[in-house]
Amino acid sequence: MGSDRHEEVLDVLGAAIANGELAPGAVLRSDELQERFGASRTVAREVVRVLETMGLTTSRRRVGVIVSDPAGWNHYDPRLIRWQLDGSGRAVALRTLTELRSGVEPSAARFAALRATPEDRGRLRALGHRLEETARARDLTTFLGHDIAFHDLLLTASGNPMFAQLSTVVAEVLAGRTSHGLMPEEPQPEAVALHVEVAVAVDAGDADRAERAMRGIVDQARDEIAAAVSSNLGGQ
Amino acid sequence: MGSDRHEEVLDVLGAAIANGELAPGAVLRSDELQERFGASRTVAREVVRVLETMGLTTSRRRVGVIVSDPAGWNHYDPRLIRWQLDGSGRAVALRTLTELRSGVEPSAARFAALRATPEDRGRLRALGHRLEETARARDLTTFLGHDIAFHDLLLTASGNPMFAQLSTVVAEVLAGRTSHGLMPEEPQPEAVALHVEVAVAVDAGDADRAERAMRGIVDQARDEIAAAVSSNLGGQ
DNA sequence: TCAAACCCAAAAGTACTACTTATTCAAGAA
DNA sequence: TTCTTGAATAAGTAGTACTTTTGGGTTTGA
Repeated sequence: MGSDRHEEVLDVLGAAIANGELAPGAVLRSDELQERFGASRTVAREVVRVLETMGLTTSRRRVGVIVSDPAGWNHYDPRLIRWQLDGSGRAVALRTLTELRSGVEPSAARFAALRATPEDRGRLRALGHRLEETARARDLTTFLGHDIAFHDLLLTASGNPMFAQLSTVVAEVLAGRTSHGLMPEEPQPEAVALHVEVAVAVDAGDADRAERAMRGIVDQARDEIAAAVSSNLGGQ
Repeated sequence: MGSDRHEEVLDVLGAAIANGELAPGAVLRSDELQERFGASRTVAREVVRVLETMGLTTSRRRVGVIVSDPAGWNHYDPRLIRWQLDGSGRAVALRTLTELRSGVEPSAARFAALRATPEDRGRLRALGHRLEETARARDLTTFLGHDIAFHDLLLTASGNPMFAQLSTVVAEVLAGRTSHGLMPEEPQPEAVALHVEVAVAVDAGDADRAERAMRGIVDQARDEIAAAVSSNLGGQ
């Protein structure tokens, strides 16, 4: 997509809104934006259009571009998620996403057990095995890689596009919690065992067991992050 | 937002893509769009920009606007959801959304139990009561209204914006399954009782119980729609 | 003959100007 | 005071001109 003024301006402005630097109710004028970013009217207009479709702003004639209340934002937009994750609200965003994970992934495991292709079932078991190995070897970085691949595959294999779309989010959360150290990460034996359990259950087509095992994983993660957030208020 | 050429063109084009009338890989040219919709360059360009941010298309110089693979779409965009719900893929979309519900709502109930304001707890119990009454009176339409309000309130009270955003989706599913008759809807006594159970548990701050009760509700809904879809393939 | 460099045309991207429409705010009349 | 009217304003729409990228065909050289 090359050197894109559009993307550039969108990133700056979107991030400013996503992180509350431009509070809800704040009013911008498109010509003011042109000047501020040295962009043409075309670019400014299209950026505003995009922000509008993301629910971040509304435009009203004779008034200007108004920053919307967070309640109206499209919180699943990958861009918005990234802005929040890269900004001051990182800790809160991670908690929000982790909570979503805790709801979605057990269901995804269930449907994966019911609908995964034979290849996916095999791959999942293989990844489970890899996780065991790398955990034993205390190789944290490759463990993380396999962990991400595991959850990604599972969400995709669920056959539900709305689950599948969350794979990038889950990857972000998994990577974020280790890199950011928000959650002291040392592959815990029980967690690894549960991953294997999920893989085996999915392979066997045992939906209930897959769901239950996955719930074990995400509940643990959920409780850990809750503890981390409450002890380390606000994060950052 | 008034009479909006933009919105108009976006709706037609977006719906066409969402329902597969324009298959992935199909190439459009922006000047061709201008002509086809009798819109100005400005409008055509901004529509394409929006479709691009929704992940429905990508634009490449010297090639044109390419319809993306569904895997890259932002499936949580309210617009896309509506297009799918209003189009030929309605049955599939309802199933997809119901599955999402089945994952999210139990978690939402849990967090509502932990974080709801006193007012919300009270309101939830009141709605539970109303559900009992209208179910007894076999007043299906007001029952549906209260049902929607119940789930909406619960998702909002969870304090997680990503859960809260799904309230419109849930409303759509609840309304859709009765209106569309995809799921023979007669308020079932167990379901009503479970709603009350959720309300009581949330009120009492009993997260586990709230989650469990809500799981009972959505699992039932999930199984029913699965049965309906498998017996009535494709829906339509 | 084949491949790598090169050039051209096509289509999106960017910029700018002119005009239209809706809406707020205020002045003035009932 | 309240309603009507009108002017000012800012977004919406339209259209033209120019820039940049890039896919594909063509030439050139080994």
